[in-house]
Amino acid sequence: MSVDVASPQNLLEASDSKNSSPVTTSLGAKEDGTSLQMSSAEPPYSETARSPLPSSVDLLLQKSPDSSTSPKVQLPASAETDAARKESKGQGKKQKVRTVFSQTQLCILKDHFQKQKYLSLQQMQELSEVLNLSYKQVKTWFQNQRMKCKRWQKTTNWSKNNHAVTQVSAPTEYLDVCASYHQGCLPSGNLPMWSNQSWNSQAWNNQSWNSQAWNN
DNA sequence: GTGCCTTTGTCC
DNA sequence: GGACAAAGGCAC
Repeated sequence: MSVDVASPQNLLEASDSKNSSPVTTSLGAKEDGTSLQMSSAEPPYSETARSPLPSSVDLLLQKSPDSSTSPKVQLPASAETDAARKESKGQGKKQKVRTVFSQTQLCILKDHFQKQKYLSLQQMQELSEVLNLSYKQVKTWFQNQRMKCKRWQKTTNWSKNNHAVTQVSAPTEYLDVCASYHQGCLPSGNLPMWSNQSWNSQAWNNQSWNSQAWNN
């Protein structure tokens, strides 16, 4: 096992004591048969190798970095939502579940994203286990994050081009925001090092921002 | 399979 | 209305 996600104890010390697991406002959505109501201890879906939470991480995830953002839980009546889900599905309409990740989860996700924009299958699975998320959620998060950064870069580039600047080296403002998470919950800078991972990025080799910028 | 990209639906 | 996770579609 090579993944040691951000040394949980440090995270624990840096984290506070609230939101840990993702809060899914479930209106009935997922088809995988997994229950939608992600209670604070239950992973949303089990798509890939979902394993019981590592104890240390369990502790970690029961704490959360900032209490100011403690998510709200809206747990619908399961029967009702289930029916609604099936019904809507049958009609080709989907009831989406929007998970609200905890600050701890976001923190770790961003931490990894900072180091690697693309994770291998195994890394995602491990990360999903550690974060008590599904593999799909981790994958989706990384995808959305890449899109977000790409959009950010685009707009930044565009605006800078409008000011006769041709290249933007790093979306520092965006990274700034993200970096704040790290300062909040990953204090000692001992981040999980998957850095030797040979992630084959198609796009990020062309991206000019690197992890250093995240810490600025 | 996973990627990008767009769209959709939900939450604040 | 923006931000976000997730779904849908297409390409490799």
